[in-house]
Amino acid sequence: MDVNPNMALVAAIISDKTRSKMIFIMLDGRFHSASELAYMAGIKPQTATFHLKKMTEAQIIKVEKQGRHKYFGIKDPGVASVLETFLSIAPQFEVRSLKKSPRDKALRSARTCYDHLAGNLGVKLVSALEKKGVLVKENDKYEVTNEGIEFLATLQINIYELKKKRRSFSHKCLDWSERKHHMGGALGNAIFEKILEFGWIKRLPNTRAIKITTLGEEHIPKIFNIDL
Amino acid sequence: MDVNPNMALVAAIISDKTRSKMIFIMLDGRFHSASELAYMAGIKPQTATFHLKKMTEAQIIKVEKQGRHKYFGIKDPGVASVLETFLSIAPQFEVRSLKKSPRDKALRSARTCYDHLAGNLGVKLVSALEKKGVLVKENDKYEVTNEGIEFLATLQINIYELKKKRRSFSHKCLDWSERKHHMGGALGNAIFEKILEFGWIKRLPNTRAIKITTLGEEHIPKIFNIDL
DNA sequence: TAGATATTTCCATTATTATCGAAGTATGAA
DNA sequence: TTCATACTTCGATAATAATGGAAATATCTA
Repeated sequence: MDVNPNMALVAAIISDKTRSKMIFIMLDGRFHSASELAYMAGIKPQTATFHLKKMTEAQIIKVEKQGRHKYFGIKDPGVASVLETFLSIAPQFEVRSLKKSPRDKALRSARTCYDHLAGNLGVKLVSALEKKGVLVKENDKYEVTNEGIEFLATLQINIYELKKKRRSFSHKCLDWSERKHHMGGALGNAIFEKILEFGWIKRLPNTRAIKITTLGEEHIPKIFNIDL
Repeated sequence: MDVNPNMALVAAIISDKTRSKMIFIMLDGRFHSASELAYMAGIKPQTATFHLKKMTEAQIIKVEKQGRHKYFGIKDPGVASVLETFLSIAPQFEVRSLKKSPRDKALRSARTCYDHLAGNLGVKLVSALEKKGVLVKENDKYEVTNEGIEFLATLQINIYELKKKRRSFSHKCLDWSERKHHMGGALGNAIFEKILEFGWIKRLPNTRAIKITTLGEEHIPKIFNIDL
C-alpha cells in the first residue's frame, strides 16, 4: 500500500453492515456492477451509490466505467489483505445470489463489447496472445511485440495501418462477466472483424451474443493455442 | 482467540474515538478502573459505563471486580495484537494523564487490601513465593505445594488450620496500582499478620498504607529472595 | 428519433448512537 | 449508622448516518 489509510476511517466504513456485505462480495477479487452489489446487499440502487461513493473516497475500492455500467472492486491487494484480516475473525453473511437468466448465460460465453470480442472468448483470446508473446501489458493498454507483428500478419492484420487510425490502439477493457481484461481499441476491433470475416464466429440476431461456428471450433484452438 | 467476534462489531467498536482512546490506554497491558478510564478519555462515568459495557459484550475487554471498583483490561493477547495493528497506524490520541498525589504514591508502594498485603510489596511477595515453588497458580486462586507447606511452617503458619476457616483460602486479588495479582484470602491474611507480628512492617495511622521497618528491610529480602 | 437500462442527485424520513443530568445501588470508611 | 466513593440505570437530547422515493443524467438499443 502506498497510501496509509486512516484506520479509524476504514473501521467506520467496515462497521456498517451493508458495506460489510458489499466488501465481502468484492473480496472475490472481481469487479461488480453497482446494481449487482445493490441487489446482493438487499438495498436500492440509490443507497448503493451512497455507500460506493463513501468507500471510493476512503480509497477502499476503485471503479472502472464501462459505458453506462460502473464496475467496483477492492482497490489493491494491500487493502484486500487488511480487509481479509477483519473478515478472518468474522462470521459469514447471507448474500442473495444472482439469478442467471439463460440470455445472460449466453452473453457470458462470447459477445461483442462495442466493436470487439468480450466474454469468455474475449478474455481467453487476450490471455492466449499474452502467453504466446504477441501482446505485453503496459499500464492500461497492450503493446504488440516484434514477434506479435509477424503473428498478426498471418491473420492479415497490419499494425502500422491500425496505428494510423484516430482511435485508441489497444486499451484494456474490463469484462463484466469474466471480471478480467479483454482488449478494446483498433486492434481488438481488427481481430474481431477478421475472425468474423473468416467465418470462425457469427453474430446472433437481436443480441450482442456471438456464436463460435464449426469452422471456428476447428481453427481458433489451433491458431491461438486455447481450449474452447 | 477462542471466540469469533463479529467483524462489523469489532470495526464499530474501533471506529468510535472515545472507545479508541480507552483501548489505547488499556493496551499497556494493565487493568484500569472505570473512573480512571472515564477521566483519561475525557468523559463522564456514565458514558464510560456505556462504552465499557459495549466492549465487554464485544469480547474485546474483560473485567475484574474488586469491591466497589471494577478493573478493565484487554481480553487476551490475541485481541491485543489485532487491536495494536489497527491502532498503530491511526493518529495519536490526547489522553488526560492521572495526577498522582503524594498520598496516592505512598499507597502504591505498600498497603493493605482489606486484610492482606497489596501494592508493590504484596505483588512482589506473591511472585517471589511462586518463584520459590511455594505457590502454584490455579485458576483464580493459589495452591500451596508440599515444599510450600514446609516453608510456611518456618513462618509459623499452619496450612491445615487455615483451611478449616470459613473463608476462601488464597484467592488471586487484582492490585489496582500494580495491575497484577497479589494474594487474598486466609493465606494472604496469615502472611500479613505474621510479618506484622514479627515487626517487619507496621501500619501508618489513618490510612491503609504500610511501612517496612528496619527489621523488615533486613529480613524480608533474605527470607523471600526479593529486592525491596 | 424514442425507449430501456444503469447510475446519480436531491431530499425527507427513520434509525442509530454518544452524551450527560438525575437518581439508584453497592461497597468501604469513620 | 452515616457518609463518601465507585459504578450503574434511566431517560432526554443532539448529532450522525442509512434508507429509499422522485426525478435527472448518461448510455445503449431499436
